[in-house]
Amino acid sequence: MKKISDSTIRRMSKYYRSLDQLIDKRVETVSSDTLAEMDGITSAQVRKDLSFFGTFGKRGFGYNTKALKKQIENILGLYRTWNVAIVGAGNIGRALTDYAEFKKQGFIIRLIMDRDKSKIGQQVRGLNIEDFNKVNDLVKDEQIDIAIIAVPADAAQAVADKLVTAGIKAILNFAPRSLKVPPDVTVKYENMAVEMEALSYFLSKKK
Amino acid sequence: MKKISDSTIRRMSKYYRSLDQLIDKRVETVSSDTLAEMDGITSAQVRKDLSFFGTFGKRGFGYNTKALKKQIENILGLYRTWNVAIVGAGNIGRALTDYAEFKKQGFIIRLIMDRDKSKIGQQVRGLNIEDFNKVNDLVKDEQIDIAIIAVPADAAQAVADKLVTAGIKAILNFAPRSLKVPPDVTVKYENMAVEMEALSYFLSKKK
DNA sequence: ATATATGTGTGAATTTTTTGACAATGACGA
DNA sequence: TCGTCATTGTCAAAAAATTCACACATATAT
Ligand SMILES: NC(=O)c1ccc[n+]([C@@H]2O[C@H](COP(=O)([O-])OP(=O)(O)OC[C@H]3O[C@@H](n4cnc5c(N)ncnc54)[C@H](O)[C@@H]3O)[C@@H](O)[C@H]2O)c1
Ligand SMILES: NC(=O)c1ccc[n+]([C@@H]2O[C@H](COP(=O)([O-])OP(=O)(O)OC[C@H]3O[C@@H](n4cnc5c(N)ncnc54)[C@H](O)[C@@H]3O)[C@@H](O)[C@H]2O)c1
Repeated sequence: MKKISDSTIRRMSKYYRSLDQLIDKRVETVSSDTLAEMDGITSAQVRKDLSFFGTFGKRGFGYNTKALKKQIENILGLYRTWNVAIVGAGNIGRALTDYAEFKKQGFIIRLIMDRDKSKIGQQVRGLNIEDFNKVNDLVKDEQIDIAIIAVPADAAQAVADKLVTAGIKAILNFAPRSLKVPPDVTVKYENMAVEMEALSYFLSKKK
Repeated sequence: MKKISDSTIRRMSKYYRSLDQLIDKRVETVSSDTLAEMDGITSAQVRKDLSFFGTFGKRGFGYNTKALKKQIENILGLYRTWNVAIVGAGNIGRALTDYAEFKKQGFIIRLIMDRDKSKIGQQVRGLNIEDFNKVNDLVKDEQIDIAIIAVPADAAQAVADKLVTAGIKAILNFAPRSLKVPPDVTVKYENMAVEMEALSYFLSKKK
């Protein structure tokens, strides 16, 4: 299969959510134009993105919302559930554990770990905070697919290394630090500081 | 000034954080190679990015870490503080209010608003939760520069509209929904679902 | 002083991404 | 059944982003 760009995947994920919205409103058919409108891009982009994976529309008609949603579900692997572990039971770690939407999307938080003795054993939304030292066993027992790093930046690389050793292949990192991982492991970033600073740039520029 | 791409700005923000790390370790000089290494990109990219804004290095020598940090500070507008308002005193809104790092970076949370009567008046880290209906006055009184949207997706566009009316020009949106705003307003997104689904795609592809 | 080594700054080349344009197709009404 | 209309799928063009590659500036050693 040809390599699909990251931007295309991101947009697929957005189409998926837009389709959900439409289906909620009982809309049965949608054009690339409408989909583009909803996501603030061009219709050519929508059609191009979809064309990497197949032909899902009918000419002169558009796309069936439910059918297209199902297709994207297959493409993105959302037809199944994924087991998620959170490392770091601080502010962000707890907020995420509490995030119900998450489960609805098929990402099930099975495990939350910390290294702080005073936190281990406490409950967060029915989950026991576990000892991160036992990460190898825990990841295996709970069959974790995806790990979320929510520890301070200084600890992030060390945590990532241990997750990789434990066999994790997919990481979402909330700490504002680039991680080095082997090529068969993917890391995505959620870096708020970057977005805030982009806003700062924008605001100072216009003066 | 020539239009600078968003990706360049994002990377500038990363260089800024990497420089911080180096300065912490008492490193006085850094090459584009090292900086690139730290952020997982190429050295040509680093030099190219910086070249959009000026010439900050010495040939054969590299960049002075402190001087370059200061330069980026000026470029991104981080030499000053920005007043931030949060809309939505739920899980994410509260976690953000509690996020100390934020203030250290010059983003000062002055205001947290909600529309839920039972929440208005409660305290979050010394801040009163205010009535979002009073957004116009509040934004003016507190001289808010940046608003963070942390309400359910369905409410996000309506909230954005009101923020725009109140004079806000920069928004960070945590709700998984594209926002329509006038051209003089910037919106950045923090969309976790997109990142998680990209990981899902990656995991299902390799099987 | 001079030579040498290092690493920047930058046009040019390359690659990637986005946009444009339109022939082809299917729905639908007469 | 045929004609009209809407909208896809895709090839080609344009634009944007990244990488290459090297002349040149500067630090340092001798
Ligand atoms: N709180 C926010 O709103 C927010 C927003 C954006 C980014 N972040 C980032 O997310 C990360 C976590 O932020 P937070 O506010 O939740 O921090 P926090 O201090 O509240 O929590 C961090 C947790 O990680 C644990 N920890 C530290 N080192 C560890 C290790 N080596 N192994 C296992 N656990 C360890 C700590 O015991 C603590 O419970 C930080 O990198 C922060 O920059 C936070
Ligand atoms: N919690 C998370 O970890 C998380 C992660 C990623 C994204 N998000 C997104 O962030 C947003 C907020 O999530 P949350 O978990 O904090 O939700 P939440 O339900 O805990 O909080 C939402 C808050 O917004 C308020 N609100 C609703 N409509 C409003 C309106 N029109 N005006 C003003 N206030 C209004 C509610 O009263 C509530 O206090 C959602 O869009 C969610 O998808 C949350």
